[in-house]
Amino acid sequence: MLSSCAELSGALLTTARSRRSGRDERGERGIPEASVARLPIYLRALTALSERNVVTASSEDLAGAAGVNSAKLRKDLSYLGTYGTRGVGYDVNYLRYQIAREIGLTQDWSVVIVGIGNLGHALANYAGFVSRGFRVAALFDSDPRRVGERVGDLQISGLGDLGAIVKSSSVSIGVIATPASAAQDVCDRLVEAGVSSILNFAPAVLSVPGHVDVRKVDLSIELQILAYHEQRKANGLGELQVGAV
Amino acid sequence: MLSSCAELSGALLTTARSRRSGRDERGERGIPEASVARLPIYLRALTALSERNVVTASSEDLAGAAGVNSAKLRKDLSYLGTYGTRGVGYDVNYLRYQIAREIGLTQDWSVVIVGIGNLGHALANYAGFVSRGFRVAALFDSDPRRVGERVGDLQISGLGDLGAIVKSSSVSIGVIATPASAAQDVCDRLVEAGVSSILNFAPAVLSVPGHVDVRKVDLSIELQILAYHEQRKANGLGELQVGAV
DNA sequence: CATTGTGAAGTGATTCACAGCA
DNA sequence: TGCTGTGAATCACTTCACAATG
Repeated sequence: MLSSCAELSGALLTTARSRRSGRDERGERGIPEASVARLPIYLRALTALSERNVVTASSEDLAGAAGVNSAKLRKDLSYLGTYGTRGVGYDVNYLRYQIAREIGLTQDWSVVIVGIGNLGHALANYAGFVSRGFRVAALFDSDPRRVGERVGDLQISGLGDLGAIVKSSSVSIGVIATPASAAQDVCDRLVEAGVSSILNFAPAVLSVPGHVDVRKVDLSIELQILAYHEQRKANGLGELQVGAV
Repeated sequence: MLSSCAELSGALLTTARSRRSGRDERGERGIPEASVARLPIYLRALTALSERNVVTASSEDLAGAAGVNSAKLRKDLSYLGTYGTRGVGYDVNYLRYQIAREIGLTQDWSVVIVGIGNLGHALANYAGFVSRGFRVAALFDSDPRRVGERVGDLQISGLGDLGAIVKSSSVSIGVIATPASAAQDVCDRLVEAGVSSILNFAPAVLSVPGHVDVRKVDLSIELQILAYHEQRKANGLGELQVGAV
C-alpha cells in the first residue's frame, strides 16, 4: 500500500503542502482526537475501493464502507482540507494519499516489540503492520533462554540491548506485550531509550512523562464490555424484572 | 479472581439486588457507554489493591491506580449506586464485587474463537480471559489441515460444527481472528448460530443485525494513531514550519 | 473533618439541515 | 441537479465545586 502512496506522492506533492488543515483563526489547531481515530478506517476503506478500481466515491459510499454515517465522514474530512468535488464526490486515490500523509504513513516508522510470548509472536508476524508502513526493527524479551531465538526474520534480543538498538534504528514507537508486572519497568526503559509513543497490551496502567503518548489495548476489557451489554440484553434491556428498590 | 468474587457473592447477595443503578426518574437508564468502558479498569485496580490486602481506598487512591482523575471515578461509580462512605472511601472488596456484578462477571461467559492463526493462538492461550470469567468453549478454523490440531486443551473444529457447538455450549460471544476477507462470512455464521456479541480483530467493517453488538480491535489502527501524534511532535507540535497557505 | 455524591458549568463530539458550488 | 462543506443545534462526556454526611 505504501508503495502506491509513494508513487502518488510525486504527482501530488505540489498540493500536498498547501493545506489549511481545517479549523479556526489560530491557524494551527489539530484534528479532534475522535476524528484522528477514524482516519485509519477511512484509509482502509479507500484502499479497498482502490483495489477494486473504483475511481470516485461519494461521502455516502465511503461512509458505508467505513461503517460510519456520511455527515460524520464529511465533517472529519473537512478538518484535513477540501478534497472533494461538489456534485461528484471524492477521488479515491487522491483522498487516500491525503489521509496517508496526514497520518504520517508516507514515511516509514520503526517499532520494537518487547515481550515475545504468544501475543508478542503474533504481533511480530502480523502482516498488517508492515503493509501499513511500520517496520519491526527488533524484538526483546527478558528471558535469557529466549534471547537468540528466531521469529520470522528477526532474532530476539535481551533487554540490555534495548537502548542501543532503539537509538541506532531511530525507533520512535514501542509495543509492550509483557505480563502486567513487567510493563512499567519496560516502559521506563523504552522512554529512557528515547521512544515517545507506546502501544501497551499489558493489563497495567503506565505512567510516562508528558511528551510520551500511550495507547492501550486490553483484550479482556473488550470482552468485559461485551459481557456488560450481553447481560443487559439477557435482562430484557432494563432492570424492570430485577425488582426491589 | 472470579473465585474470590464467588466467595463474596454469598455474603453480599442481600444488598446485591437492592440497587438503584444511578440515574433519573425514568428509573431504567443504563450507564453511559464511556463509564461502562472504564468499569473493567476499576475492577482491575481493585483486584490489585485487594491482592495487596488493602481494605479501604479513597476515590483519589483508586483513581490513581486506574489512571483517571478522581472526579470522573466518583461520577462513574455514582451510576452504579452509593457504595462509598463519606469521610472514609470505598471498601475494596465490596466495591469490587459490585462492579463485577454490574459488568456481569459474577457469571461465566462462553466464547468461541474463529481463525486460529498467530493471533487466534495467542487469544486461545490468553490467561486474562479465563481469569476474568470467560471460558473458551471452542476454536474454529476454515483450513481443513488445521482441524483436529490441539491448542492448549482444546482441539480445533471445522466451521461446519460452529452452529451445533455454539448452541450446545450456549456461547453468546464470538471472537473473530480471521483475515479480513473471511470476517463477514464468519460473522454471519456466528450470528446465525445465535451469538449476540462479537469481538472483531479482523481489519474489516462487519454488518450485523441490530440486536448484535460488535466491538473491534485493530492493531494497526492503534499504531497509526500513534504515528499521527508522533509526526506532529516531530513537526514541532503545530504546522508552523510546514509553510505555505 | 475528610471524603463522597452530584447539580451545574464547561468542553468536545455528533447530527442536522442547507447554502454553495461543480 | 447532486453532493460537498459547514454553521448551528443537539447530545454526550468531563470537570468543577460544594453541600451532605458518616
